[in-house]
Amino acid sequence: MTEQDKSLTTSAEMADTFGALSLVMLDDADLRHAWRINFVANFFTGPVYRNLSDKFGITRPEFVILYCLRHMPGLVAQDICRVTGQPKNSISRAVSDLLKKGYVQRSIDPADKRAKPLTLTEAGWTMLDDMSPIVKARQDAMRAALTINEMAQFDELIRKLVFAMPAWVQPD
Amino acid sequence: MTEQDKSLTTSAEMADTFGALSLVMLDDADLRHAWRINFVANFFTGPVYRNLSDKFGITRPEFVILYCLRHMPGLVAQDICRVTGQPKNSISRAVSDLLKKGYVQRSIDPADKRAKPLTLTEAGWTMLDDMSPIVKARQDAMRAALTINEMAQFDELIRKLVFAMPAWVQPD
DNA sequence: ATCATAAAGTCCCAAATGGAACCTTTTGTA
DNA sequence: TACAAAAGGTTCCATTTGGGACTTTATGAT
Repeated sequence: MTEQDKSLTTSAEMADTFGALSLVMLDDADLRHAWRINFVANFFTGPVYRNLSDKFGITRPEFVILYCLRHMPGLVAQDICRVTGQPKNSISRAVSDLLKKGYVQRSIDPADKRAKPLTLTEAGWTMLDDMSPIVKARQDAMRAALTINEMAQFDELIRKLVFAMPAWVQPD
Repeated sequence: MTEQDKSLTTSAEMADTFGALSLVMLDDADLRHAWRINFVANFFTGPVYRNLSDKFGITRPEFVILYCLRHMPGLVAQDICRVTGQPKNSISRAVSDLLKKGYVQRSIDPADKRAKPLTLTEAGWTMLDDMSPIVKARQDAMRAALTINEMAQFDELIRKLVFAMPAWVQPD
């Protein structure tokens, strides 16, 4: 524990948890940035969704839909496809599962009869309120490695990456 | 373009590409950190793997295996499971596909006859050399949003998140 | 006004995925 | 030296996933 934050583990602990390979990969000369981001994202989302599935019987796409609807009631399926990058048949299926389970409601937009705006039901809101703390706890556990200042820095930098996405996501 | 880097897009462009919803989600009070990391990771890996699949007929787990073997020849399947978090049957299947396609070779560890060390074949190295620039180009496109200094900062911060993983990944 | 084109959603079906049981070899313990 | 437990891999099979065709409604150009 020299200048490192006390929540940081040693290389030995990394090797112990993820194998010696992890240390080599994470220091890869060419692709370490991409690898690190994906490494963190993988081991964050995997356990979270497994957890939500066990406790609430909700799949990953289902959770994402509920979470989207919390932010913007009245969304249509296509809006969710765009923000998640998921194909529309997956979203369609997850929506109808959520309808069956009674967590969302669907209507028809009178102005465009193709579109079917979605909203959370009472049960949907309630379950989401139960799920959010679980996800947040895990996010906070992840962020515990950073100080308040570092967190703010990280936040700003990843925001920049995000806002540059229209420039780098499109082209195949 | 006030104080922002010129490679950053506007909110309008974000909304145009990912929908108005994206702006709301990315500013979520509770879960924005987790959401942003996953948002970036999703839209990075999705297109990359689709690309590799189109151009080389290689799936995501197959690429990951090749990439691991480049860093540490002689790995066994289990090593790859640990560093990727993938179940062992998925890796097993991908390995045997790679064997069929002639991109990896397999032997048997004389010291432990259960273990089957893997190495890249000549064809495996060659293909990996062709694939790497594609992934790197996309990584660099992503990083173009950051200055050299910001990149170094980001690198350091995400390294901290990674090295704290043994503390936050395990439970559940 | 008509008709080609596109967009929102759904459905079908083939391919990918992952849990669990299984085989073989190793390890640790009595 | 047995022998239960564990570890590396594979196989089986049920579930999930996503491309592509299809239906319905909207848009835009003649």
